[in-house]
Amino acid sequence: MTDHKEYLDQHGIKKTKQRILILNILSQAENIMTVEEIYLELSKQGVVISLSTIYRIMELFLAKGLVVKSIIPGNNKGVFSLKRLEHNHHLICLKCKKTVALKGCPLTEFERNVEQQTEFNIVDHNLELYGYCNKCK
Amino acid sequence: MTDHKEYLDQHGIKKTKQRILILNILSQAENIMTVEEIYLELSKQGVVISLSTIYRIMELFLAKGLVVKSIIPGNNKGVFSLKRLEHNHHLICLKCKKTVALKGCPLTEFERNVEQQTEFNIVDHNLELYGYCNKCK
DNA sequence: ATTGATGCAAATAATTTGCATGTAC
DNA sequence: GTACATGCAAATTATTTGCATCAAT
Repeated sequence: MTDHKEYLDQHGIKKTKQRILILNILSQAENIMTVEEIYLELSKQGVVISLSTIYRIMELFLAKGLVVKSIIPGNNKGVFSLKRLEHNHHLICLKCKKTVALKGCPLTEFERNVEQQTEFNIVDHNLELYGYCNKCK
Repeated sequence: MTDHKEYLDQHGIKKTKQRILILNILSQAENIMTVEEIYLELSKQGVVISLSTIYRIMELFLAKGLVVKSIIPGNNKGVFSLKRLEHNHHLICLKCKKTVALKGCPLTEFERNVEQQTEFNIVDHNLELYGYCNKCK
């Protein structure tokens, strides 16, 4: 809670009730969420934040690098997840859409190599794995 | 050309003029394309295929696994690229949106590990790298 | 007090769908 | 000839925006 406030401070983001609430949800959620899911989760907690505000906040978090955005296949919604210190990726079941957070990221070394080969300055990446969970396969 | 027809056959996809044209474009393009870019590229070649048809064909190619879909950050359009035999990923400049195709994929071993740990059957993945190209950084 | 954040309703942009017609097999 | 593919226009859905009000510093 308090740490979330500091977290926003560190990133030069003004602390508002809505931003802290969304940050709480994302940090508890450990899994990727659509804007709508965030909205519904807030509703469960008895809080209403307008969809446009959630969109704007996610956009802000994205620009500030707090969050990763991707899309779920078979669906055209953006999904968001908090960047962790020990950053991680997700495995998504193509049938039931269940997602599992994975430990660690296998790309550090690969990025180094690519930087050297391309002269790009690589600042981020997006990785998801797709498959079928033990129930659906 | 002819090989594209066979390629469609192999995947149980009916060969139509439109599908072959789109496959040609994707195979020459070596880079990720939006539906609109595909449409415009076709226009350049003097061919008009309706947007809904392109969407439908991309959806089909996606379902059949011929193609990978992702989104470009700061943009909400789907982008598509052909899956190559030697499959690869893209590096995207966050400023000028230039994309570079990378050789190879670093994930094969990682996927094996994840399969064992999670009991998922992993069939695919999505990976893009983001950064700034030498002009924009 | 000032600047930026939020909520609402309206606008936009991407994507999807219904249906009549055309084309591959 | 039949079943599926396409094109068009209309519909839908996610996301964005204008503007008046509200809240954080």
